Amino acid sequence: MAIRVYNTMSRTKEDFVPREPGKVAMYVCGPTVYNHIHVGNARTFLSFDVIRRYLMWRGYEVTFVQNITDVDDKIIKRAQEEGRSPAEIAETYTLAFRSAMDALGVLPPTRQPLATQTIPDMIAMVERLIERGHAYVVDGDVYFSVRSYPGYGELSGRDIDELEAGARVEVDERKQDPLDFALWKAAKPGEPHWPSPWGEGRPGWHLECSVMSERELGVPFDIHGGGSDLVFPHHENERAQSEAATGKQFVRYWMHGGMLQIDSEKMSKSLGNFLLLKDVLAKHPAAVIRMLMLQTHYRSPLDFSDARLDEAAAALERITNAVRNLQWAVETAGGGPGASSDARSALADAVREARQRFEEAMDDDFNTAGALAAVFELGRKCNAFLAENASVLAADDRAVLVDAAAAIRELLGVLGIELQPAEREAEPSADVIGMARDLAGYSGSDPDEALRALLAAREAARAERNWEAADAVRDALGVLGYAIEDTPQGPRVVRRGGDWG
RNA sequence: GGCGACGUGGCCAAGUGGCAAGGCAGGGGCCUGCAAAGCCCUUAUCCCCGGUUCGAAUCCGGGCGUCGCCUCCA
Repeated sequence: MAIRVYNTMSRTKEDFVPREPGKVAMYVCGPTVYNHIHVGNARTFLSFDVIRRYLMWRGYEVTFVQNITDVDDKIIKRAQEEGRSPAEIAETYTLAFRSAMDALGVLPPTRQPLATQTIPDMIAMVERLIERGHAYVVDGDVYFSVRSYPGYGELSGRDIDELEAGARVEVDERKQDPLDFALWKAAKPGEPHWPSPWGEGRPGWHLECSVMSERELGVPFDIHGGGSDLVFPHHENERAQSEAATGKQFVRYWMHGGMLQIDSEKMSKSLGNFLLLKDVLAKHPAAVIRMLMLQTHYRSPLDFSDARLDEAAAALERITNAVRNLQWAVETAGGGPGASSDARSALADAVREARQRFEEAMDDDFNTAGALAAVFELGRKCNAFLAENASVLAADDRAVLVDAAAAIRELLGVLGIELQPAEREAEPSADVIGMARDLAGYSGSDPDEALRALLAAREAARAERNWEAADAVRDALGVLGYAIEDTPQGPRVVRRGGDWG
């Protein structure tokens, strides 16, 4: 079965056929580095990270290019406000962007070109456009002539004449048409500038993506992504420039993500209702943020709130508990008569079904919500199997349990949701030594031993039905962030509210 | 004003013609010394009104509502 992709251009889902079998060339518009990115920006980057990961998982070799816009009006403005150079501002927020992406678990791009390092190619494209009659020079500025490109408006579904009728753009008498946009801007005093055939200046915003994507990937490349607010005018303009300059198709599949909202309104800098990604990451694990965002389809609007974050955390805990329960069963299996062969094969079937449902959902325009449902369903079936069979497991029941846990981890991994390895769950801290002295008469200095001593003391108390003493141990460990769970195979210790993800 | 998207249980959310996934929250039961984890059960006239069809959440028309783009914006 083919992967289906919703193409903004055709407004339908299409079979995904890359230009070269087995390889995918994709480009996602990166940030303008004048500030920290907010959670809305992050959602788009997260969506395309998952699309990329899924394509890789399906066996494609993916070349993923994302630009950094490091020259722009807003950077210049910010620099003037802070009394720093535009280059310093750009560098500061480029580094901040990379580290925030890394913290969110977004894979680094295959290549990440900077606008300022692509200036000669941009000048070359402007020259090409002038030669072909698609651009004109006015006082050191160069404008693209939208009327010269017949396909203008096709991507965003707009009609030039209607656009002009409703246009709120300030009329610039120097433009031949109000919709014409700047390819190259003459530098004002104090602004960054580069030499060009039209005088000192800097590139327009739309130009850089056209140039960097073509240089890194060639045209047409397979997927061009961004937020839905980039469809017009940014991507419309990119397409017009590139196709006018090359005479070739620019992009095979245009993909756009839905907006993140707060109280049903788009999160944006201008409304002031934004949360910085770094601030949210300081309070919530990346896995929780990813879980929240991936429970909604990438093209739908998504309301962001603390309540939603808490729900996502609970959902993630449910699935991590399922994996933990499986691992505990694997560790303690043995000695019993074993699960029935029916039960065992039913679980094996559940694993197979989950993989299949996951893939079907993701093949259908990257339906992460459906894919997650398949994982949750598998988690529930695993727990049900354990509820039924945990006390009778034999050593040869382990394989299917290991398979199930591996499947859950693998599938979540495709979504970039990493579960912490179980071994690291309950590394005891030095605090337990003192506690073991007080409550279990422990006299050594090894945290692991101390923890075992505490558990033994509690078990002894329980055997004597001395609930007060037993609960004292449990409560004391609870204060340190450990929870004791009694199972048919004995007590186990898990970390609560730890640093999952 | 123009263009577009969306409206599914208390909340969130999949699902584009054939008995309505999943998560969160609530209720009941089971397991447990008590817990925790978990299992089972439990809640839907799919915004409204028409139409097409043997059959519609799904297709068509109208209405109401929400959001986005049309200006920098992920």
